[in-house]
Amino acid sequence: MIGDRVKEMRMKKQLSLSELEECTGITKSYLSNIERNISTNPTIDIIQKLASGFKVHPLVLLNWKEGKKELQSTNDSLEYIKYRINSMDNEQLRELKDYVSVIEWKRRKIPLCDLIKFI
Amino acid sequence: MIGDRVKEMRMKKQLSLSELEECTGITKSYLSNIERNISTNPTIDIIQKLASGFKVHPLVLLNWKEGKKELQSTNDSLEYIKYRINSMDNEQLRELKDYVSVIEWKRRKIPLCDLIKFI
DNA sequence: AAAATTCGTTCTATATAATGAATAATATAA
DNA sequence: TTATATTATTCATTATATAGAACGAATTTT
Repeated sequence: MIGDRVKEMRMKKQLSLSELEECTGITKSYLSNIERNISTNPTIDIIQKLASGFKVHPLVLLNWKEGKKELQSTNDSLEYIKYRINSMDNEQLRELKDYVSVIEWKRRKIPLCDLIKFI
Repeated sequence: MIGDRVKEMRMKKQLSLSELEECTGITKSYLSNIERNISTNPTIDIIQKLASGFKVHPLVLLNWKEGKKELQSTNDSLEYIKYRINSMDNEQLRELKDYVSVIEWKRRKIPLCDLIKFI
């Protein structure tokens, strides 16, 4: 439950609801509802504000890492990559890192209309 | 904008709004509003349903980049790779997996016969 | 001691997320 | 052509996320 994680992180940072309101821009009344699991389905905008206030990656709040395994159970690419990179030296890692960038760049650079043609 | 990514992914999979409605459980009218950027702030529940329907990690839809700068400043390739692969879809992971195999094959850490099995 | 802050909660109000049905638009088939 | 699906949009409605107070209970200050 996301409310439990929000409360735990706020406690660790020793913040009051008012202080968290100030650094996230979320009203303390709503923060209170989230922490008590009265509101359990916040929007992505709220998640971003929380992550920004706590200075953490949004995934820390969402705890979606487990779901990923199930979602990608159809292929073993991710597990294979994770397993193999642990035995790579720095030179190999640097080469792979560059290729990661290339893969993501390709995804952004190709216009939608051109993409559809080749699929 | 999240609507653009939803539409792009739906087009790539050649799905109609009705088909996407069926595999996500989200009504097509709302899907239409999302794709046209009329609704731009869905809840995390909707994000999870979309990710489940598309069979990708939710981060692919959200395109959140927080923490990127710190990862680059440390210049740690391994952390950078681990971070980036979490936001890749299956198609990208398969491509990256192949490149991992190639990198390792260059060093002969993987026998060619084993490499072929993975590609 | 009271008075003033600060705490978290509980109300009410509003914006909008999300649904369901009807509609228009476009394709497919008879 | 006419009819029948299937497309995506629009409209009306419900549900709920979120805001903006006000509230009593603890603290802190004077």
